[in-house]
Amino acid sequence: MPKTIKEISTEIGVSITTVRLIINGQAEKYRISQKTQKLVEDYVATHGYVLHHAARSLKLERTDTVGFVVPDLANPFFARFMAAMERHCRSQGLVLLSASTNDDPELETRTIDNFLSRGVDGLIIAPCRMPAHKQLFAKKSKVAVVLVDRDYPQNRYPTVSSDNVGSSRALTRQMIADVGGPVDFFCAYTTLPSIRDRINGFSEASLESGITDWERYVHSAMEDCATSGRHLMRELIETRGNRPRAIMTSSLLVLEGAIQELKSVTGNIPNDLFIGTFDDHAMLDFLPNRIYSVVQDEDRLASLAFESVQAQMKGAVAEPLRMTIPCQIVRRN
Amino acid sequence: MPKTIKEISTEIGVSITTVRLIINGQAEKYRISQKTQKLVEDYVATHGYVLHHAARSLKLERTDTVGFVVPDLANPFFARFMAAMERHCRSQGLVLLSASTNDDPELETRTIDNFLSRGVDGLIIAPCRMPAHKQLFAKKSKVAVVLVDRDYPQNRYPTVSSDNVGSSRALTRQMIADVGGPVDFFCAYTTLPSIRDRINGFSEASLESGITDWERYVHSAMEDCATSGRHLMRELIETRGNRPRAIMTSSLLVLEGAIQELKSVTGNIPNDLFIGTFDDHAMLDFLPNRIYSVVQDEDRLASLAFESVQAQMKGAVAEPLRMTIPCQIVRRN
DNA sequence: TTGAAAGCGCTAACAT
DNA sequence: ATGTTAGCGCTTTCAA
Repeated sequence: MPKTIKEISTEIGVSITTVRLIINGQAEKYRISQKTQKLVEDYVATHGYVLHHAARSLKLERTDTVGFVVPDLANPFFARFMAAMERHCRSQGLVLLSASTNDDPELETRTIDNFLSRGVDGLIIAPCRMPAHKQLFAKKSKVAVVLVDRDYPQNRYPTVSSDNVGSSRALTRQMIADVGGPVDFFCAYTTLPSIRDRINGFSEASLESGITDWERYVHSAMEDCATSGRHLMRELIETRGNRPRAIMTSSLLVLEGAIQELKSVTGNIPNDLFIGTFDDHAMLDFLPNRIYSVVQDEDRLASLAFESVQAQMKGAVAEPLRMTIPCQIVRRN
Repeated sequence: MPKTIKEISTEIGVSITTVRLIINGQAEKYRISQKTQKLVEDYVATHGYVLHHAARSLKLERTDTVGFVVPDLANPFFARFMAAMERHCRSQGLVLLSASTNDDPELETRTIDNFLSRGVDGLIIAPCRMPAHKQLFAKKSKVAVVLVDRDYPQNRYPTVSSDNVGSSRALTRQMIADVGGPVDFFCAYTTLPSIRDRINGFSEASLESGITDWERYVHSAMEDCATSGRHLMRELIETRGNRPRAIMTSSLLVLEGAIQELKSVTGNIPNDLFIGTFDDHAMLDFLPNRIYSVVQDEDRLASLAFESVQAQMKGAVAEPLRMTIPCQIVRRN
């Protein structure tokens, strides 16, 4: 059972202020006598003391917490992002509250409200739709807000995301060069800003190579899952009558599905299939194919996002700044 | 700027209690007149109201938060576990605070202290060593504690973990049956209870088949990473002079490393290599090999862990109960 | 039906 | 160098 400052002060016959000053390490600053210092320190050493954060928060109107709101915490990208954020928070004495929204705008709103009610000082959000500013401005005077991963056009918050257009352009170029012709792009969840950007990059690189009918090579599905990948591959094979020479996928999940379908149709994974995919995983090594993968830099994304919230928490005004982080393209085989 | 109950009460000329009762939905119960109800409701509808959690916590000595402390939040197993925990918490109006300990006992202690100081009602911990009971008992009268994934012998907390012995035994049996002989087991981080259990299962199944020198087939490393897998594979090949016919790995990371090494030594991944591994991933489909993988049931692990903290939060005494969740073994090719 | 008051543990401003 | 006090927003108890 932790003692309170007041209890300590009465039990050793010293004022509350004195105890507090010593516990908070401001003894020198206020020239507390060595005697009193020792008294308090010894008491704490034997009986212990734990700061009561709720009480402090009530007084300070500050909780030293940051909320992290993303569609799915189990998604490897967000999980890595979150782990990096947590490191930053920890180094500054902040703790991270996290929640999944399951890509449900309703739930997202409730989650943000809940975090606001808990007085988070900062909020990192990967929003599942164009963010509602009213919600944030209305409720609390000053919460630091940063948007990540999903850069909805015209949103008014600082936003940190990967360079989806650029990396998609580079990836597409590479593949077209290797294949010597157009590449099929399987992409899911086309309403997402990141996916739209990737399609833009794809079209730019395709046009560069004189592929004016690039739209014919974009195959899109509504959900980012392996099933989407399977469906897209099946449809493509049925329409064309043969398997593609080169595919590019907007996520590893889609790639998994596409490969599974190919394996079940043709009996094996043709090792002359050229592959390109967003996101990377060590197990891509398991394929003998030529394969390019786009590596997002979660550490850097998290660093920038954290810097921005921290600056806002220290009083800086939040500019609707776009921060775009380059991606690395890894080649295998 | 959110109004407080007090502000609302003075602004519409009603007492604090009345406002609170209405806001908390207890109007009927205390027969607040329709008139007053409407008054307050209208006010809230236009001006809004957000509960101040810190204030409530201070009074109630309860924060409606649960701490989640694991070695690495980015680890897919813990990430899935966490996502499941968060769902449970959300459904009960609790929020999850999460932190990585990086397998550092020092940091683990600090993290737990921090969470305790923030008054978490519950604590889910995947401890990186035999848990220190003093810490928890001393600091706060009643925190609900549940240990997960790592079942240190003689710990006194309720513990939820996968059936590592059983699944390892089953996996080893299967492989021995398929291969018709002993299997090499690459395992990292042998000080971990889960790994020790897996080795136990391995030895049991080996002995069943008359492999009395099973220890010769256990190759262990200190760290759970791809590098460990590479080293173990290299050593094995150098010692034996040829590659193993069948390997079993204690994690996907180790498997990745082992395969990478094989690929770089022999030039390709021999497709007659029998593989068994703990943990599962869709990309295992990319290998043409016969491969067994052990699927841990994060949802069920999280459910049981959550039930236990919740019961404790409601006053139940924490029995040092062991809960062991069976794993599924998936076969490919 | 509604109101008043005390107090949770902390901090900051103001005394000494 | 140390003490006193008010108050953060909420809940609970008691009163009217």
